[in-house]
Amino acid sequence: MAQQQKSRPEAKSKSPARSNWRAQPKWRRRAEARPDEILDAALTVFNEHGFDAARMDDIARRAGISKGAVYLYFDGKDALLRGLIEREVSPTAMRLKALAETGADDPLTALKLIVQTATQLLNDQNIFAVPKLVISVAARFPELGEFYRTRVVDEAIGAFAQLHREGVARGVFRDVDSDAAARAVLGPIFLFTVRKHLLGARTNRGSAITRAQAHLDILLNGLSA
Amino acid sequence: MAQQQKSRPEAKSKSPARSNWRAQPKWRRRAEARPDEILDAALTVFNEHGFDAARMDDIARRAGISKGAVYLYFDGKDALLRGLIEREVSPTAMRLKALAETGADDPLTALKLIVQTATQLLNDQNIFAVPKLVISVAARFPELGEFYRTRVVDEAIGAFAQLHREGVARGVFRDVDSDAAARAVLGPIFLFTVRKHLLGARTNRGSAITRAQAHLDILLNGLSA
DNA sequence: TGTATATAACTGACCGGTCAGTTATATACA
DNA sequence: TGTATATAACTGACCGGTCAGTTATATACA
Repeated sequence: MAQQQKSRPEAKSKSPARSNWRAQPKWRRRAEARPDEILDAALTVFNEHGFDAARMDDIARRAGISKGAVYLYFDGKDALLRGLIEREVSPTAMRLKALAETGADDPLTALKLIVQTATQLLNDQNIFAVPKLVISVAARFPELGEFYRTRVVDEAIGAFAQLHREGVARGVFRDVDSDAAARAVLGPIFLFTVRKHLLGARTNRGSAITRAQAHLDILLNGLSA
Repeated sequence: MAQQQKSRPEAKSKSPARSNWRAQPKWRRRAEARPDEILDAALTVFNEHGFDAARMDDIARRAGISKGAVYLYFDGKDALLRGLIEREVSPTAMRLKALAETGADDPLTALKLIVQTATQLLNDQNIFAVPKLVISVAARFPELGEFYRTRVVDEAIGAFAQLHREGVARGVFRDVDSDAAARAVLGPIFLFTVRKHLLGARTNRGSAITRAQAHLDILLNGLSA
């Protein structure tokens, strides 16, 4: 409402020279780049206002095009949400795959490395942006929640469970339930992240590295004296 | 739209006897009971459709009154959300307080009991209903997320941290960072709950008791062989 | 006890604003 | 000149919130 913005294509010319009128085109055809730009814009606006309150107009404007143009690339608002989640899934899957491969040789070192990395990564607001969105809409779009779970969450849990089993085979881990072990690894990190990025907790004293260290200590050696 | 419902006060009389016309009143004055009923209805509809998509009309109808009547008790849609969260907070705080008191004498037993209970409680969809709602709206209503965090999440973490410190003093727990210990207790349970109730995972094999047992084993004794 | 009066509780129709999606038209580019 | 790409004006449905009027119940009084 306040920021009318009113499409002024020539903001740079101080003098109102109408000489070089239409020096550059009003718009360009950029069919290849558009979809990604639109998804970027959608993610930003979704995270800012939530899915429902986000306006297609705002998303379009942020992507530098008109609302109508968005509909040339996506069927509608829902499709934006779906596209966003789908775009996120494969890179994450790749990352998990890479982690799993790393762990084959030395499960203990791999676990340490992964906890360190995950703790640091999830501290980053941008990386948690899509998961955050998924969490907030999952109740209303069950199939999207399920999609994300099977492709990301369960993959991650599965990868850790696999890592645990490998560690058991090599005698470095105790033989407990592998899924429970995976939850013990990921749960505390997830809880911290939700508390911070969703519930607005300021990061208390201590860096991510310190947190990871404490987590690993408890995870490996337990709480019992 | 489909369920017009059209206020028919006499649904029971088979014969269209107009003799006992207006046997019972069209509505009753129930100023004391209303607010809670409205909040119950709101929780149901919010969880079904999400906050934005929930219609005041639907909430009112589910509470058995007209939309106008809702506004006699609440300022608006936002107030329903706030009322819901506020109503949830104090019972939860009470429960946490009770747990903390229980733990003073025997921290180890208390921990076991609490993990068992929490695992079973959070398995219940109804108990997780408000937290689920909070999570899904927290991004858009930061002050509500913060309210819930300080009153519930941080209280829970604090209670466990306290329990841990007590255990350290009595020599039953190792002296690690208490907040990390609290996250190690709650994180895995939280992760499981979110995965189940938000991301639609079917409860895999094994009961809550088994899960709690595995969690406790890892938590107390660690993963290292 | 019965009846008039006051008032709290509630209804239901209505309205203004919003916004997803559509369409007529213009522009860039091959 | 043809076609893909884009714009901007437009539509239509939806819904939160309002409010004039109605109904149930409490109270006053005979």
